[in-house]
Amino acid sequence: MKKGNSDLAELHCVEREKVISVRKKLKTDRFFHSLAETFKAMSDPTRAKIIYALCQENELCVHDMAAIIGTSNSAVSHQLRTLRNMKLVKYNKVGKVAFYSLDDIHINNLFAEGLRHVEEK
Amino acid sequence: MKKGNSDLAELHCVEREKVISVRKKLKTDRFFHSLAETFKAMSDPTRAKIIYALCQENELCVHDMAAIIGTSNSAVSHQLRTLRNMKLVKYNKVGKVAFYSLDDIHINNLFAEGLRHVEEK
DNA sequence: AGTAAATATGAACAATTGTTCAATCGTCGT
DNA sequence: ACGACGATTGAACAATTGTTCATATTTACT
Repeated sequence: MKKGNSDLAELHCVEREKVISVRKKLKTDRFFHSLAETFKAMSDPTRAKIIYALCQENELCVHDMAAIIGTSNSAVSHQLRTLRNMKLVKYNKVGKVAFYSLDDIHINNLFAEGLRHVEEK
Repeated sequence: MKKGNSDLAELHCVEREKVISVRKKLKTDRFFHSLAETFKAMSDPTRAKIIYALCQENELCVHDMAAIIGTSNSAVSHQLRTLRNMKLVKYNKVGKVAFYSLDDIHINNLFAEGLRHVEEK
């Protein structure tokens, strides 16, 4: 008995073919977890502002981001750590200043798509 | 004194021009809140699975979604309510069965962009 | 060495979240 | 009218979250 359709025999549903068809195309739990994490990275106003700012100027330091979005240094730093862990931003430190930028172009695309969605509502 | 640059005189930052430039392009708090909400809608594994399923078959009932993603009816229904409130899905009821579908094409695009991002990692 | 600035971090807190469980509602078939 | 089924809902719970505050850490300047 193969995993994934182990309970196919006793499958109880309304539209059988649909269920079986979608089930076949279903990704792993790990995949959906990653996917959700990616969206979650952008799901906080402060982080959204940070990403937006980095879309305008592709390098900004912590202090300036705080000045731009109007929150404390600490709050921004904490959120940047989150974004760093989720691989959405990278940084390089020059002296005592840490310059952050978006990690890759996919982030821009994804974020831009979100922007478009909200703008066209 | 206009709002938004009220404290421009005493603006303390590292790269002044950048800060002023990004500040000008900054959207409202309301906007960033909406933007974050949109991403948040997709930031849970169960909701991501629901949306994914609705991308494959554009109409599915609650019971079948539960069967597909392997959770309780109740959990799915709760999440569908969230998605409904956020205007990501719509539904029409036929008899006792509620068929859900994605609210508009933007959702597909946004979600697809997220998928691409995770797949190409 | 000593101070200030830029960032990072840990603890603590309230607030929000997602699931489960139980109860309920509405519609269909008998 | 009844029971079965699909769906919804509210309460409750643990878990996670984002900020603040205080405290490091690191580098630069004198």
